[in-house]
Amino acid sequence: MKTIFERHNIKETPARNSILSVLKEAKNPLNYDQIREKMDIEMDKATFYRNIAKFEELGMVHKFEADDRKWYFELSTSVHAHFICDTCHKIICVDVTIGDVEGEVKSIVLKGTCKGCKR
Amino acid sequence: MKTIFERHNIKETPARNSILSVLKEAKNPLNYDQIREKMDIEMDKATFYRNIAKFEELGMVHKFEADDRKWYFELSTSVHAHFICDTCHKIICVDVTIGDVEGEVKSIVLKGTCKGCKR
DNA sequence: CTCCTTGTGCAACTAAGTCGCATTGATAAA
DNA sequence: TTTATCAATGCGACTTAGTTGCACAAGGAG
Repeated sequence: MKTIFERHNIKETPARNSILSVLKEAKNPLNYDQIREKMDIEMDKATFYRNIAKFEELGMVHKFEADDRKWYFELSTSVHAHFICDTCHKIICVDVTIGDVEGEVKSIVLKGTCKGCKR
Repeated sequence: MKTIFERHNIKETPARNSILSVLKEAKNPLNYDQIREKMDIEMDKATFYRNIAKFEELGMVHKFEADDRKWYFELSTSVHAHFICDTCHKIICVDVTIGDVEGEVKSIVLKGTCKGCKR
């Protein structure tokens, strides 16, 4: 059984292990600060961003911008939507079905007021 | 017949007229640079952003982030989706129907590869 | 061991957007 | 008409997430 690193032909390093293990445990997409807080080791932000860029390039990680000028990262899975609440700013993964669209959809971001804040 | 400015209780100024008239003619959401190019007058970016913030606050304009760390603006209309192409970076307004979502959706952003780039 | 590639840390940089402040301009009161 | 008031504008400094250049470290190949 090849490791995820072997499968993608990149070296296994503590930094990469740490980033990936945080993403593996995450229920929702996380930004740099959130990931850093959860990581067991410290690393320079350049190291973080370079590794996440590599992961993305290899298709291991998917990123998108919320409405706070920050990138949010998650492990690549099947295409699903993210609901970003205007009020509490939480990001929630949701399943939606989308009607006909011209092109191949890879990411879906919905914004609005979540159930909890709406009430 | 009240002007749009009277209706929202704000002063009509050349800057505001210029911004709004660009947005009125736009087929798709535009960012600051795109709007500036199309405006008939010049104004400081602070003026632009403050006015657009006011428009947004009054519900006249809707803004969202694409994946390029820029805000895109359009006149508020019914909720519809924006498709952002990974390849050509064009932003296209599309009608979609989305299934059940927990909360009130105000904005929908789809990313992927558009029909033109996909082929 | 030496070469060479790849990963990391540090510090400087980038750029969209924001903010403080002085000035302008229009409206309202005197 | 003059004066007071308040919003709109311009300018320049600032903020901040993310990026880049460069020197150094690590680690495998020959």
